[in-house]
Amino acid sequence: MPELPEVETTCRGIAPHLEGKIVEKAIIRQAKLRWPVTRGLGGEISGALIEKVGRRGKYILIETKSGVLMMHLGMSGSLKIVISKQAPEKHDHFDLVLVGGKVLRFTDPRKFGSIFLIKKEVLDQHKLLKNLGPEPLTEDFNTGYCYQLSRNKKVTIKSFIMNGHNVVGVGNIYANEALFRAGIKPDRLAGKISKARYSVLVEEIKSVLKKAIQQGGTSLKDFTGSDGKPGYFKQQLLVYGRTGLPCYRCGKTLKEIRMAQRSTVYCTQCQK
DNA sequence: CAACCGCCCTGGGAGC
DNA sequence: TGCTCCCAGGGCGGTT
Repeated sequence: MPELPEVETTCRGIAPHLEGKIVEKAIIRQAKLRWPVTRGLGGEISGALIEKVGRRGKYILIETKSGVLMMHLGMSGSLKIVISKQAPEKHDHFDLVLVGGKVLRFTDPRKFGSIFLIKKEVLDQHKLLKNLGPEPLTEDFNTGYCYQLSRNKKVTIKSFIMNGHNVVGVGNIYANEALFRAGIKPDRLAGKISKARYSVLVEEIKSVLKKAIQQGGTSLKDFTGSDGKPGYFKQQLLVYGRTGLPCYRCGKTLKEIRMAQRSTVYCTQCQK
């Protein structure tokens, strides 16, 4: 499940293969993703020069003069660079074929991902982007911002940090991890958490995301071909997936609860 | 408007 | 061994 570190790793991995290259065509094999992939997208982007690969939250942005190809990996999506003669497999739903023989291939078994082509001038106004909160690794995401925004909010702190309108890129795994590291119980109300505690939480969110990106970076050199998986899974997780196991900090058995249909693991002793 | 819930989907693991 | 069931979850969009 791609979270921000995996999306960032993906961007860094594919960028050198894309930037400065010309798009030959796009191939849509499965248009039925999270939203229908626009038929004709292939024609619109043919011949375009790829100027930059970036991201906004978990949306990957491949910028060309003809428009911005915006991709979201959903739950199970991934991107890799292959050579054009390599036959697509079952869940390879989309190819961006480049002049010169390389292909950016989009794979997504669960089809929760999405692909759009958007005119550059209206990108910021796109409904999926315009209401997104700040990037967690920028200074815009800070203690004062969180504290002010959370006042009078009647949601749990876990929901608060997972809501992309408040801050982008914090998914279930890293929400669990950051709250553990900050010593905050996941079901505490966001509106009642002190400024001092937000200060700790903000730093832990930044810290855990940075570490994960660094680990993801270990496989960047081999991003083409089948070794395209970032090192994300090797990330040492302190609570996520460790229900029933002893807390690394105090030894107490970690507890799991459900919050908004998401598994939430925490230590009843270390998190208050 | 804020908060919540349903839904999109399929691989994989548990249970029988 | 093979079938069925259930779960994982990002995040939009509709409902309350």
